[in-house]
Amino acid sequence: MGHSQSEKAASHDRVLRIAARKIREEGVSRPNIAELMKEAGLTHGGFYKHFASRDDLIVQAAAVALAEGSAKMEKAAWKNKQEPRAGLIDSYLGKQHRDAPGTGCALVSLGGAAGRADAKFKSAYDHQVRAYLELLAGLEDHPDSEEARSNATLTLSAMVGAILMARAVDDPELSDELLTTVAAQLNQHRSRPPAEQSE
Amino acid sequence: MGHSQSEKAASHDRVLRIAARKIREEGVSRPNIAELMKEAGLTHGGFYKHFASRDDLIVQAAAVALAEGSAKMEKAAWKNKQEPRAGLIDSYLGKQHRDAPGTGCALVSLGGAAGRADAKFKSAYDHQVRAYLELLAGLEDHPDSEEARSNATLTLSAMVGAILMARAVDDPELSDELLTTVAAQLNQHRSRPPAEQSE
DNA sequence: TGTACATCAGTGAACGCGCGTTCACTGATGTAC
DNA sequence: TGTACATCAGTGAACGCGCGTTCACTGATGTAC
Repeated sequence: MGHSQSEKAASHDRVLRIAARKIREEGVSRPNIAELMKEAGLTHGGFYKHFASRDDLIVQAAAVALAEGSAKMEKAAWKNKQEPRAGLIDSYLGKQHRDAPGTGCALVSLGGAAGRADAKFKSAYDHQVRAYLELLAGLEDHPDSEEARSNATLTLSAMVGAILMARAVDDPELSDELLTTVAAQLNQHRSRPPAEQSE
Repeated sequence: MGHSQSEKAASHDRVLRIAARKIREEGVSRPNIAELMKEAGLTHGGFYKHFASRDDLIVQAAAVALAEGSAKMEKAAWKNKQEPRAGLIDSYLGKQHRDAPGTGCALVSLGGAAGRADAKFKSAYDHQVRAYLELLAGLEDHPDSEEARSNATLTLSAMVGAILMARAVDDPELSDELLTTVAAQLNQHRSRPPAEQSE
């Protein structure tokens, strides 16, 4: 079996990415080592050449999953060049995102786990929340205002909550309603034309 | 050892309530049978006199946890008799709620699990979402309008997302900011004075 | 009201499986000379 | 450029523990007479 240094790095990376997807799909406790290694084309014994323990992998995978988020969404936003804020909202609250948690925003899929996790995990989550807030504030009409930050906070909270519930609900119609209603509301709720403070 | 019929019912109820709290605190996979039974003052062997399997208990406990939610929040809302909507929002987005997931809204703590669960679990989640939406719509200025439903959807999504992230984030200041900002935004964002349609 | 008996909630030991972790081994890599 | 050797990624069997589940047993409940 080949085991050059570059192959090792590739294996490591493969396992990490697979784990980052699976913990979003199945939660942090479900995926087991044998299964992850198998999916990476390896056997379970070699796992400890790459990670200190299962928990070590999970924490790293969570960090990877979280890091994917805002960068990916920023890209999606700019597909709508006139209205990147609307682009982001529609993309985030799209059915594709709802139906693909494994490659979606980890703020939703890992939120519960992060709430119960240790500081390292929470710190990664924290950074990602800030990244989203900055991204969203930057897309408001007056990016550096306090109102932009405040609107960004509402927008992010509503998007995260909507996807969480849209995935958890039994009735597909209610699920769709959550997504489209929140998207419509957020698209309306722009930074209001500055009332007292002028440009 | 006593084991009258009423005592059995009491034991059953105790185990169920303890489980309903623990799955919200620790997730659906963590709490084990021995621990739950011990906390109920029993030994693990008797578990199967009450539930068919661990999974059976978890599903029932999830239903109990979910059912608690909107009823509890409705009570909290009416502590502010003038402004029940504000009462509910402030109570939901309060630090007490954030810091007590075990007795808090299960839409947040069980959202991830419900997304991966079977129809029975999702159905219980579904009902609870509807209960919250109706409760919130009823507190809007024009309860039966489409706008009330739409606002309720945004409100619920934002509250759920805000608590989820407030629990997951590392920095207490960011956590507080999420709660207070979203509360302030939602309190502003009332059903707008009906623009075209008059009373 | 008392006695005999069936029921069954609760006990605690034991079972067995899943799975994280360890370990002796293999053979290609890549370095030393 | 070739040869000897150390390294180490990857293998797969084995270990051991946690935990869900089973089971024989106990003794209070509560019903039959």
